[in-house]
Amino acid sequence: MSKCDQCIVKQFNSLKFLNREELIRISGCKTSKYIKKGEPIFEEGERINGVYCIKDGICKVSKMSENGKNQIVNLVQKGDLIGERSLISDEVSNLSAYAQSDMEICFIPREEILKDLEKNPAFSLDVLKKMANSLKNSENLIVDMAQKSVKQRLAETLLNLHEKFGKSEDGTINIQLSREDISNIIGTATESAIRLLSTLKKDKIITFKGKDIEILDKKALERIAAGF
Amino acid sequence: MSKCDQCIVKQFNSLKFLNREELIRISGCKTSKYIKKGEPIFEEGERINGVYCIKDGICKVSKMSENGKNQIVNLVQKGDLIGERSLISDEVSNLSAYAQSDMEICFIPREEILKDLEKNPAFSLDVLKKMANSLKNSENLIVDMAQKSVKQRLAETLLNLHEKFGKSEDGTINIQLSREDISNIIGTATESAIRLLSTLKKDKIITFKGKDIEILDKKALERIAAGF
DNA sequence: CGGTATCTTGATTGGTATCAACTTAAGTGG
DNA sequence: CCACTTAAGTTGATACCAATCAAGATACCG
Repeated sequence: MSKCDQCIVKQFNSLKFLNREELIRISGCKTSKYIKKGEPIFEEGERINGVYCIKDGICKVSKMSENGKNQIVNLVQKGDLIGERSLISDEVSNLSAYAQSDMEICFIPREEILKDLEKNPAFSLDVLKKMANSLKNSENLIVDMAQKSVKQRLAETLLNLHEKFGKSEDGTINIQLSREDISNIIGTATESAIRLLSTLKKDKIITFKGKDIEILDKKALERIAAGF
Repeated sequence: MSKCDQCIVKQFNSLKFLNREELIRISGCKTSKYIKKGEPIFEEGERINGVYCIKDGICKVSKMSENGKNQIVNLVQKGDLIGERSLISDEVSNLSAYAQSDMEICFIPREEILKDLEKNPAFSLDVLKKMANSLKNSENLIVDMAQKSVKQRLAETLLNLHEKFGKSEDGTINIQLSREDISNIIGTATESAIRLLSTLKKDKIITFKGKDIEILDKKALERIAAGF
């Protein structure tokens, strides 16, 4: 089993503020898991009892609305931690996490993280900073959801995905999402998202390669996202 | 000037985790302010350089969307802290705060709070918990905004306001909000909110006393909020 | 008492959801 | 490898919800 203190992935999250000794302790009690595409890491209402550090792959973090529709609130990737929120509030998870690609993750039990939160101020301050940043993003998303049209949100989502996941050699956005996934991000019916995607394609603002999407005219998308 | 260590208000927020010595230090550098209804405490893009502790009154925390519409993301009252997020991320504020009633607030400068965040783990852990809770609320709000109809959101908002601010002697919800404010909470046009309120009144689910709203049939509101 | 902000209702338009039919792609097992 | 099954994607038609525009009513304030 690999050692946390040698793990490159931790450079991208708060764990980098732990010292060598703390990392070795965590190494001793962490467990590694491989999750297949589509499978859950955890689900709403589940008690997580720790945090997951994503070593490889992408996962979608979502929540079921009372209407029975799924809303994706975040997409997380290599280096990110998930499950911190529930751990800190000591509550069951209010969110679900499903593997969007095959994944490799490490599970670190609750007590170990709490120990470090209490004793290592640099670590807990960084966790706090990350949380503050998540909060800012969420607040922005609330405003977008409440005030922007589906078309604006789609344009913005495409830009965000491009920003976050980059593009692969063929120029397409480097994440595999179904039309339904995209709808669940922008919070709309699948058919609506499909229809808007096809008009964007007609206007040569985007194009499809297989099911992947390539952005042809970024400026145009930005204009649409801002409301023409 | 009043002393923080004797202030009752701090019982409701993270400041209660500071010890007597820390509170006396903060007392020495805090400043008290009175804000009139409608006036800003701070605005989007402003550098806040500290946190505000609300001693009395209610304030609305809002954000302007690119469409030029205002979205209220939170209503905070006596005992709450505002401005923590920007302080922790060391960024200008992404939100504005306007007094919804006459207010009395205390301003505590950035450096003092940071000192305590670094040295008092109980304090910083509680700040972290509060932030985690805000994040959960925001995530829930995203889902509601994305998936629920305006009618559902209105019903839910009325229930939330009733829950949070209670009712005054005449039975009405104990917060003064204009129709426009309500619209800015649920993210809709003012006329739409007005229309829906009037149908709720016709159905004897709510009633108006002046501009204040009284909930007559809570169960019915809950059914509407859940989608009939 | 006029003037202004807020509230209310009506008519119209447009954006999205929904329902239904069909096409294409992706397995799966004989 | 083909026939079958199922999932995913696409397009059209329709209905409904909510935004917008317009006009009037009511409350508020100097």
